[in-house]
Amino acid sequence: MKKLTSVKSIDISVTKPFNFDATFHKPDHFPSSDNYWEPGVRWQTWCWRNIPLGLRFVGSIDKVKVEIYSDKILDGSFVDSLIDEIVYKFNLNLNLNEFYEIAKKDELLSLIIKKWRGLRPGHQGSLYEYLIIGTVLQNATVKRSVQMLQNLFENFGTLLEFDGKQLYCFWSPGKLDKIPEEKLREIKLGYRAKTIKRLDYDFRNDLVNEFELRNKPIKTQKEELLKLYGVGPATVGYILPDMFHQWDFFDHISPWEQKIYSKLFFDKDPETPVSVKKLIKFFERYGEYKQLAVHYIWQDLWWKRKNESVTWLEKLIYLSSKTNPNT
DNA sequence: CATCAGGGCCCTG
DNA sequence: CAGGGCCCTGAT
Repeated sequence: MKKLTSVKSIDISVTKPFNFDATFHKPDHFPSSDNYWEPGVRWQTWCWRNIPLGLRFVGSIDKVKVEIYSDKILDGSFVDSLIDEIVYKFNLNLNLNEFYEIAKKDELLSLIIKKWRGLRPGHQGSLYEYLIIGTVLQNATVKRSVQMLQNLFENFGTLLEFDGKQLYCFWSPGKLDKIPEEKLREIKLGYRAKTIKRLDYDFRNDLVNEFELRNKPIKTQKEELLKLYGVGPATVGYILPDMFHQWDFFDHISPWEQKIYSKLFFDKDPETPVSVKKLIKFFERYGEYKQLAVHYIWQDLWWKRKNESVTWLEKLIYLSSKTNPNT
């Protein structure tokens, strides 16, 4: 375990309106031991330029204070680049007004926006990290995904202690180079072991560059991602908005999401869901901001589940029967 | 006990 | 372009 004792505090201003909690906590994400959230605060490990850091974000109405914990003093340009990255990753410069203007005309969306004004999409991970997460999501239930990521952290991550929290930090690409595929199978990654080894190799050898891809057209981004072994349309469907902030696109709905949208928009039971094609067409009404619309609607549902519980949803998420004996 | 379906993707025919 | 196989886990 590594104790991080050096601290630097920075204020980041954020475009208004801003909702800290809805931006820095996504209730649809499975719990993972690299972060911890409570209202107003998020603790997050962050591997930046191969240096493991502990971050503590504290929110207010128009800014985020970030405390950067490290094991040695960080130089100014390093900190500046990190702050830029935080702003990018959490969309802290996003102008939401145009989207809100369009959404006004939509009954459902305008109600949701009233509730979640200032919510931004966003994900803290690097593309490499996101792909690892995407891989452990494949063909697995939530519980199994959680287990796989935890096993990876315990074997290859760095446990950090900062601000009284102990959280795992991701490793850098190349870490798995000397690890035999068999070892990854032992920690229950199954056939995904091969995928993860190959992703690690590709990123280590700079065959993918997250920062260059950021500025490429969506078509290129899609093509480059699909070239990677183990990456298909479902993973790309999450990466384009979460990593590259592409809002004008929505072309994939996985089976469990299909069931949820069918219930939400057409009040159809999971046994007889609305076709994916029809659902995608439904979201066309939100134009160039359809991905923001999807995000708002989706997050609203998951916050509801967190705060009030949504009975029909539980069955679809596969949590109720085993882990919660009351339902 | 055995069988089966997952929050996909690759590979083959 | 359809469909089998892949890892593991828990439901049936």
